[in-house]
Amino acid sequence: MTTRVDARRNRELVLRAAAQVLAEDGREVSLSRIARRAGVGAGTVYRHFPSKEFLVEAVFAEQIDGFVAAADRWTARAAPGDALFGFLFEVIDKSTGTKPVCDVITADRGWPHALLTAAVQRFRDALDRMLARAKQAGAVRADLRADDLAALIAGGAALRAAHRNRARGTRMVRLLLESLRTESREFRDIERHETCAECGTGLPIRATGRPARFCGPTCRQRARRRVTAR
Amino acid sequence: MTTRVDARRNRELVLRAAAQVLAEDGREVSLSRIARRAGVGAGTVYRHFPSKEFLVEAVFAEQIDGFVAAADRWTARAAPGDALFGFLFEVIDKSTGTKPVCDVITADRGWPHALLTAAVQRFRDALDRMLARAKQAGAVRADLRADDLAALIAGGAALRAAHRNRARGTRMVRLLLESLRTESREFRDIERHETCAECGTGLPIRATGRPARFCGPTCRQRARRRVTAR
Amino acid sequence: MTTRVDARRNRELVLRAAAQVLAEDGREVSLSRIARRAGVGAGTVYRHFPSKEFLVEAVFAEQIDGFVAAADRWTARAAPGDALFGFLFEVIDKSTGTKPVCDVITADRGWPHALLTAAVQRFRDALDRMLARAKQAGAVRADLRADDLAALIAGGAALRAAHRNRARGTRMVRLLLESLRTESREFRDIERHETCAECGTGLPIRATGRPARFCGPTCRQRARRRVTAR
Amino acid sequence: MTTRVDARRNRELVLRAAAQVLAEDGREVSLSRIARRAGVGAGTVYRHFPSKEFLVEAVFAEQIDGFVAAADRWTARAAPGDALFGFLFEVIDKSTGTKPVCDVITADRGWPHALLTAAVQRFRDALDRMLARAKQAGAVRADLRADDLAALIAGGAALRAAHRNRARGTRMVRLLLESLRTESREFRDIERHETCAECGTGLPIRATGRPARFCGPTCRQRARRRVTAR
DNA sequence: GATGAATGAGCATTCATTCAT
DNA sequence: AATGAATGAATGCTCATTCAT
Repeated sequence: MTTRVDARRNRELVLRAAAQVLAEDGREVSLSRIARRAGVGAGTVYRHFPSKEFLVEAVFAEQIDGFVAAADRWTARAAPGDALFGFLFEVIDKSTGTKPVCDVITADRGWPHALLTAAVQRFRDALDRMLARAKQAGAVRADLRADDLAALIAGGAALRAAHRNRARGTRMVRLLLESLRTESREFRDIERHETCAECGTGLPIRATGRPARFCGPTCRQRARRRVTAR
Repeated sequence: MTTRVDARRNRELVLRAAAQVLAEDGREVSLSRIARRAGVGAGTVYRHFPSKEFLVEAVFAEQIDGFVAAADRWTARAAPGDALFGFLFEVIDKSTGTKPVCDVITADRGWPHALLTAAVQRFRDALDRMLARAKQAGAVRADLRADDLAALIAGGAALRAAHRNRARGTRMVRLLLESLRTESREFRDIERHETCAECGTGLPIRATGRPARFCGPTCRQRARRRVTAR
Repeated sequence: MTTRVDARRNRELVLRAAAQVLAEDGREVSLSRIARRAGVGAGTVYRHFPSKEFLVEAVFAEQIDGFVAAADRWTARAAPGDALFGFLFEVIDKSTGTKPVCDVITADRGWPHALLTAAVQRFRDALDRMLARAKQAGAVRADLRADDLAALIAGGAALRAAHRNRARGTRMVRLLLESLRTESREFRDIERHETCAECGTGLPIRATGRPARFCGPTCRQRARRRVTAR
Repeated sequence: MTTRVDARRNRELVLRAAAQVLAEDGREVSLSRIARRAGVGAGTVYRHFPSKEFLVEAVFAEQIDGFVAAADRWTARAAPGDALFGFLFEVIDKSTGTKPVCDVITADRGWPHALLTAAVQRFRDALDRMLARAKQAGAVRADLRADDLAALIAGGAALRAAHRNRARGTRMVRLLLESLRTESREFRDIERHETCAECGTGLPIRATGRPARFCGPTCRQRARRRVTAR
C-alpha cells in the first residue's frame, strides 16, 4: 500500500506487539500497553488500524492464516492420516501464545469486520478437506466432524496452557489425539449417582434393575403425598 | 460471624449473583452489574467483600469446594476407576457456567488472598487421592499425574464451551476421557516436516533413517561455511 | 425521582454549570470543564445524564420550556399584538446566555433524543398560537409565518450577541421588531450590479431598459463567437 | 514571495478548501479534512500557514476583503443610500457559506495574529464611509452607527442561516433592512409584565399610572416588615 | 446495616503539530 | 517543496471504590 519503509515496519511492530500482549494478557489489554510494547505512540496504532477491534481481528486473522498455511503444508507432504494428526498436533502444541485465536476459530458469532470472518471460513474449509481425506484413508473415526476438531483444538490449547509442566502437557495432547483414531474406544458410560429425590441422601448403585429414585418407602410415600395433594 | 439474618442472606444473594454473572459474561463484569443482579446496592457488596477480587475468589472457592464434595461423593459410592471417570465427566460436562473456575484450578500463580489458594489445594489433594486409588485398582494409565488431570479438566471445559453443538461436545469429552484408561494407546509420533534449514524448501519424508536437514549438498555446504566463518 | 437532597442539588448544579459554559464557549465545550464549573467529578455528570448529548439537550429543553412559559405568561396578560411583541423582545433581549438555544429552535434536524425534539415542538406550537392571535387582531403583517419568527429570534439573538454596545444592541432589536408590524414598509428592491459576463468590468446602472450583459460590442461579439464555435 | 508556481497554486488550493470546509462544517473542522479537500498533505498546509489559527484567519481576512471590495464597488456605482442598502443586502443574502466571518466582523476580541485585526479594521472603515454618505444623503436614520450595521450583518446572516425556507429568509432580511430607513418607525415599547415582588402572582397591566409592585396591601405590608426588621 | 451518589483514574479515540522520507 | 507517518495531549466515557444519607 505504502512505499515508506518505516510505516510498513511500524505496522509490523504493532501487529507483533499486539500478538504478544494478547497472548500474555488476553483480549482485555489496553491499547496503550500494545503501543508501549511496540515502541510507538497511540496515534500510530490508529494510523494503521482504524480501531482496537480491527487490530485484534488483524492479529487473529494473521494467525489463522498461519494455521491454514500449516494445513496446506502437511497436506502436501504427508499421507492423509499423518497430515491430519501432524497438523492438529502442531497447532495445539505450538499454541502457547496463540490460545486466544484457538477460541476464535470455534466461535459462532459474526465478527464486526469481514476480515476475521473470512479467515475463519478459510480455516474451516481447510479442516474439512483434511478430515475428508483422512476419513477416506480410514485413518480417523468415521463419526468425527470438522467442528469436533475445531473444538478439540480449542480444548487442546486450553489444556496446553493450563498444564504446569510444559513437557507433560505435550504428552497429554498426544494422548488425546490418539482418541480420534479409527480404533479408539468408545467411552464406557458411568452410571450416574442420583440422590434421593425427596431427602437428598445418596443412593446405592446397583448394576442391574431400574435405578432407584428414593432412599426408601418413607420418602417415596412422602413425595407421592405431595403430588396428590395438589 | 454476624447474627443478623438479612445480612447473611444478602451475602448469599451476592455470591449467587456473582456466580451467575461471571458464568454469563466472564471475569470482566462490572461490579454494579453483580449488585444489580443481586438486587442490592454496590455498598452492600463492599460490606461483605472487601474488594471485587475477594468476591471473585469467594465465588471460585465455593465452586471448587463443590468439586471437592463431588469427588468425595463419587469416592464414597463407586469403585475407584468409576469414581475417577465419573467425577471427571461430571465436572467437565457440567462446566458450562463454571468454565472460569476450571482455569483457576490449574493456575500456578498465587492468588492475592489465601481463600482461593487453600481451596485449590484442597481440590488438588482430593484429585491426588482419587487418582492414587484408581491407579492401584489398575483402572487408569500408570503414568498419569494429578496435574495432568487438572489440565484435562481445564481443556475439557474449554472444548465443551467451544463446541457449537452441545451434544457432540459431550461426546468428544467422553472420547477424550477414554484415552486415560490403562489400555489406551500411546500416540504414534508423527514425523515432523522440517524444511531445508538453509533455503527453506520442503524436505521429502522417508520412513527410515536420520531425517535430512538440508535439501542437498549445496545447502549443507553453504550452511557449514557460515558456521566456520564465525 | 430520587429523594436524596444532595443528588437533586448536584443535578441542578450540573445543569446550571452546563448552561453557563455553553453560553460562554458554545457547543464544543469539554465535559470536564462543565464538571469543574459545577464543582463535581466527571462521573457525577454521567450519573445524571447518560451522555454529553443528553446533558446538552436537557439544558436546551429547559431553556426552551422557559420560553414557552414566557409565551403563556404574555398571552395571559396582554393584548394579542402586545403579547407577541413583548414576548419576542423579551426572548431576544434576554438572549445573552441563551444564544445557542436560539439556533436550536430553528434547526430542522432531528435530535438524537426525544427530549429536545418535543420541547422544540411545544415552542413552535406556542409561537403558532401567538402569531394567529396577533394576526387576527391585525397587529402584525399578514404574510408572517411561525418559522419567520423563529428565524427572527435566532437572528435577533445573534445581533444582540454581536453588538459591542449592549444598550444599542437592544435598540437595534427594537427597530427590527418594528418591521413586523402591519404598517411596516416593503423593501424597495435595489438594482443589482452585474459585471460584464465576458471581461468582468463593472457595468453602469440605468434606471430603465433591459440591463446590459456586456460592457460593449467587443465583448458581446467575443462571447457569441465562443458559443457558436461549439 | 516565492517564485515557484506550484507553491503559490497550493496556497490558493488550501485557502479555497479551507473556506469551503469552514462554510460546510463550522470552525471545528479538523485540519486533515481541509488538507484532504485541497488534495495536499497536512505538511503542505503547515508550510504555507504556521498554524491552523493562521489559516483560519487568512480565510476570514480574504472574505472580509471581499466585503470591502463589494462596498467599494457599490459606492462607485450607486447613489449613497442605494449603495448602503445594496451592499448590506448582498453581504447578508450571500452569507450562506460565510456566516462564520459575519460573526468575526463584530467581535471585540483581539485576534492572535495581526492579519485579521487589520482586515476587520478596513471593513469597519468602509462601513463608516458608506454610512456617512448615506446619512448625508438622508437615506438612513440619523441615529445609526457603524457597529449597529456590523451587528445587523451578523444577525441577518444568522437569520438567513436559520430560516428553514431560503426564499422566505431572503424576504425577512429585506423587511429588516427596511427598518433602517429614515422614515422607519420607532419601536413602541411594550409595558413589561412584572409579578408581585412578594408572592409572585402576575400583576394586572394598566395603561396609565405607576406600575404596581405588589398584588395588594397585604403583600406590600409584608415586604415592608421584612425591610424594617433588619 | 443498606443504599446509591460521588469520585477520579483509566481507556479508546481524535487531532494539531512535527519531522523523516 | 511535498508528503504523510508519528506523536501525545485532550476528550468522552466507564468503573472500582468510598462515603454521605
